[in-house]
Amino acid sequence: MYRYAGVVSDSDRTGAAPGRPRSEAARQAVLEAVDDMLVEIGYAAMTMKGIAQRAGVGRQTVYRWWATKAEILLEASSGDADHELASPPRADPADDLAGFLTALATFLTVSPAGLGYRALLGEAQHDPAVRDLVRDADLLGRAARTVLDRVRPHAPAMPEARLASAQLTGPVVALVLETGQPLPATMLAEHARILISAWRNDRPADGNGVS
Amino acid sequence: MYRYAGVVSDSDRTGAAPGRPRSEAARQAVLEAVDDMLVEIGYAAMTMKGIAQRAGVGRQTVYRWWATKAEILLEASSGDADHELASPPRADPADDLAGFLTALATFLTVSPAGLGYRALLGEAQHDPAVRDLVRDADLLGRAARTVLDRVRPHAPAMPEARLASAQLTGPVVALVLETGQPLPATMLAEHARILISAWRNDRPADGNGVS
DNA sequence: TAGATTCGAGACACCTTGCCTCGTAAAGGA
DNA sequence: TCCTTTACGAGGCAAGGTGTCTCGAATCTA
Repeated sequence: MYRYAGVVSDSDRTGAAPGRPRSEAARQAVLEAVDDMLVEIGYAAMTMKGIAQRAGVGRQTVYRWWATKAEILLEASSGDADHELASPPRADPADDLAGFLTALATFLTVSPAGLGYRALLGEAQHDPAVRDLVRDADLLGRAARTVLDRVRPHAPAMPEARLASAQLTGPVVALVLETGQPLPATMLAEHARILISAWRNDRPADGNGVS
Repeated sequence: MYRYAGVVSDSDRTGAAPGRPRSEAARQAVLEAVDDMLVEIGYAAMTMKGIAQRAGVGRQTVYRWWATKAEILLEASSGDADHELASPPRADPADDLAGFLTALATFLTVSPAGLGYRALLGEAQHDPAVRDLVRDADLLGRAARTVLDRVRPHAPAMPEARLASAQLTGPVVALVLETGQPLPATMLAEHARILISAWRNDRPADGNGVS
């Protein structure tokens, strides 16, 4: 069962495959077909059969390189994700976070790669293998960490990366998954402002608060 | 472990249905079968055919009352959700939030109803109809709002309910969806503490922060 | 009791899946 | 250059799910 891993770099391919692919054209055609079909007909209506037809490729060729729809989708999405989730640095930390959140919200609601990621995350709830795939790829986490590293100097109370990343992206991701709708820019900005306000001030929780 | 909670109220059914259900037994059998099968074989392996067999019911009977697997799942899960997500009030606001977050994490990773909700949220990424179903049910949002209302008096800077709810539950939901693993209690507690710290202090964002 | 409607059961056509086999075309090695 | 190797497109195949339809029987309502 030799096939490309998708997430793996090009150089990794040289190793195990008994026969190298004769043409990258077939692989590319499949990846492009998946990208297009995801937007046009949606994940549910997308079948291995349909993908092969749309790509002008034999069914067996698809099965040769990918075991499931999810694997194709991950390979088709992961490349674009890094690029689309990169937000330019801003001087003000809250603006920096807000910029990233805007890119994230656009990614999740507009971009084909983002639609692919959502479909993948959906499939991960049904199939443990896909869940591992998504967790290991960690598309959102890696992108978030880039921004968080920029902001950290201005936010002494920022928690460990895993929690900080979840606090930053979680609300946006969850809201989009639950509603499917884009989020208002003001809400994103306020979320960023509140997070920064919490991460700046390192006063530990005191026990009171009861009236 | 049977329940009758449907999102659809009893009275709703009177409208369109040409005849009321003769026995609730058939409906109950289906709901219980779905609950069991979700844990035993998972959502993906669950078929309408299998549900009917497991429930000892004709296939048409299933299709008569629910159009899709998702509808059955929502009805089977939503009843338990309210109960399982209810956390007892605590004197300290941070503890109150942490208690809710613990219940939420347990719900999402252990409870059959929580597994159902995750499967539903997954399906929502593939099927717009399910997305609307999940959004309208708003299981997590309603539960969160109960806690947030208790905490609000101690948190003058808490944002509007929608954002506050997302900030509270989003990180937990997203993390569970992406990894499938339970979250450490310390992380939940720290998340609660950080949120409270931000919501307590209503200092508006100042423009500085640049070194 | 009489009519209406749901019930379990199963047949049906249609579709997708994953594997298999063709004959063909294009790589790489000698 | 020739020849071996391997992927390639195409399509057949069994298995299984879907959603609709039809039956006779059970059961509720009037």
